Amino acid sequence: MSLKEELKLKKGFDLVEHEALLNIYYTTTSLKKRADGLFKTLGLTDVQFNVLMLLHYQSEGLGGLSQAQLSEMMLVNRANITTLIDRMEKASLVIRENDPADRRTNIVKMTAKGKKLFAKAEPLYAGLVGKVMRGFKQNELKQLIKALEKVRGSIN
Amino acid sequence: MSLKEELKLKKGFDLVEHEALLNIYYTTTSLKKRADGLFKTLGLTDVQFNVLMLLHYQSEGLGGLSQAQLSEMMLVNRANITTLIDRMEKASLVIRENDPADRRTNIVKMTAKGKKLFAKAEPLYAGLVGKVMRGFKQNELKQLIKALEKVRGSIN
DNA sequence: TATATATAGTTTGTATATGAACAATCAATA
DNA sequence: TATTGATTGTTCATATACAAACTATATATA
Repeated sequence: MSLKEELKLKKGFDLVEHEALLNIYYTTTSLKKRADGLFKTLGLTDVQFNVLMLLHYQSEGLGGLSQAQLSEMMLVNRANITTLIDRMEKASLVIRENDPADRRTNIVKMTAKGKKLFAKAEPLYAGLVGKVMRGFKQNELKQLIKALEKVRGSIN
Repeated sequence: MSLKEELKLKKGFDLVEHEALLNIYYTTTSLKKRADGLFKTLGLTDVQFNVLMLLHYQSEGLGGLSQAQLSEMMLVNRANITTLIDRMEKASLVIRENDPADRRTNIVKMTAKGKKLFAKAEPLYAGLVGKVMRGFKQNELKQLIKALEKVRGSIN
């Protein structure tokens, strides 16, 4: 029995609204756990995969991304990026290079090992995305996206 | 620029499907941060609020929930509940009591302080739920729930 | 009853995440 | 140019989360 199934709210707020919120939360939790499980055989976490994906698809000009850019793209605190990149650098998946244009900035780049690992991990992720989204028609997906964006737009 | 806006995938998987997944993830992240911010003035985290909510609405018979029940309801690891309840017990929000029927089990109950805090926190959460869901009609909400359940159902 | 198996909670090690305080550097402006 | 303010990354303290290994019980079954 999940929280959603268990929670019989008696007052305070609308049950269906609350259920919708819980569903968003639980879907994310489940997706993250599944992704984490898939990458585990590669010694990679889902968060680290996200970093590699961003470096792979978003590197421009300098061939990498600054920690500030990663922080912004991943919606996480700068301090978190420091320790995340520390671990990935220790595992030789990425390196920090100096930005010649700004001495405050680190440019994070994939190593050959990181690239190789990403090439193995990406099909696993693609498989998950395909499997999960298979049941949706294109317009249903767009509707889902729109609904979630609407939720996000009214949070603050 | 968010990951969603930035990521221009060139191959490997369908962009709209990927975007839908990212939206689920980012919506949860944003909701959690907002809830956390709301509860901060009360010295409460969103996870701790969830515990109090479950204890308030789900306590039956013994007047509390076992750590195993909390673990199952919150979809988190048992080990996580140990440290979570440690902190909440230290803050005098809950107490652990022995289950007379099973000596392995702890029954977690709210203290008077925990109940008082929950009474203050619940309206904040209700306000967030209402605000976020205001823009949806009842059938739209049900559609959103259904779509997310469908996603969850096809993860494994 | 004796043994095997399952369950409840804890501990340990590791990963992720935040906010606050800080040093170095950059940018704006007076 | 000198000062002020903003940005980048790090460190620290704290919270959340998992898996694996462990102890103490409970339950099933031989």
